[in-house]
Amino acid sequence: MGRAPCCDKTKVKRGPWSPEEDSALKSYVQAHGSGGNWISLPLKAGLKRCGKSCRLRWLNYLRPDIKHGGFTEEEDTIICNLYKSIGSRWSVIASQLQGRTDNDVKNYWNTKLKKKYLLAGETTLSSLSSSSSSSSPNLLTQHDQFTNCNFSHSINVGLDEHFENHSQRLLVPDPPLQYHQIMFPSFEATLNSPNNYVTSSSSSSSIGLDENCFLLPGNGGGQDESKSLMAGFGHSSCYDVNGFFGFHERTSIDANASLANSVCDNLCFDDYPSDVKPQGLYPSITNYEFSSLY
DNA sequence: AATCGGCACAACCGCCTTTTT
DNA sequence: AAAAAAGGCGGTTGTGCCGAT
Repeated sequence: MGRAPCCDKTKVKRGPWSPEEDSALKSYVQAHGSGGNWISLPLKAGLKRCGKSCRLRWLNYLRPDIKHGGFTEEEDTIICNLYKSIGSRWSVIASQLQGRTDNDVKNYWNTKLKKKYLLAGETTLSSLSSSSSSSSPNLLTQHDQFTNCNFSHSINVGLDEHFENHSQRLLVPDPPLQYHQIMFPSFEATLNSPNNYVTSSSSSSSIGLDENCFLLPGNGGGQDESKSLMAGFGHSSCYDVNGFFGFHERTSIDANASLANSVCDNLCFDDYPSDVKPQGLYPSITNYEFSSLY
């Protein structure tokens, strides 16, 4: 027996939205918000629609600042490179594009970009990127056995559209490779801008997250350390959306404060005051510097 | 003018995850 | 801790438009 439907399909209207329905939904949400409950919203807004349908209509069409069509070359490149890296995680990809929805990106990919991607081939595609180093294969991905990882001896291979299932980690000989970028699967969170942070800390209140921060359990020394991506780095490691790396509290990183500081000077700290916090991308860090922390 | 096929995109479906009770 | 409810996501489908025949 399957899950019970969220609403009575026989009593709700389906199919294309009329201008009147759009207007009713838009004015209601703008006046009251979703109230954190889309299921009950249609009744309050006087709509004979399923709550999920309302949510989708708002998010994909009625929400302010949404762009439709007219994808730029730059957006094409971002989509292609992210697809290459993380596969069909449309919401993640869309979060990297201002004003784009996952549905839009998905449709655009399926109808246009896929062909372009297939025609161009991987070699051409990576050369399309304005920052081709960021799509280099030297990326680290999550792995069940990550807890005992020594960064200086690990490299990810097999990064493809199914990378989460197929990625492997191999041992490579010293000297450690220099990574241009270390990419973590911090894409689990909903991210709205390049300046957002994802933190693994166990409590958002305890580390003073602001509206640009998102909790990401299980990828750090915080919750569920057995599945931790960064176990051993203390309880407040955090990542930004582009995979660059920072820590929340430098004192928790390592007992060797001077070593930690030498590394952390190149990083962004979540507990920096907002007027000090760097904007945009943060400097690359090297594999060696990570391994030095152990 | 009518038909057909391809395309674009909105909307739905069902499953998984997260949150609430 | 468990169950239920709600949210979120990706795959798929339905429909209208448009150009070719």
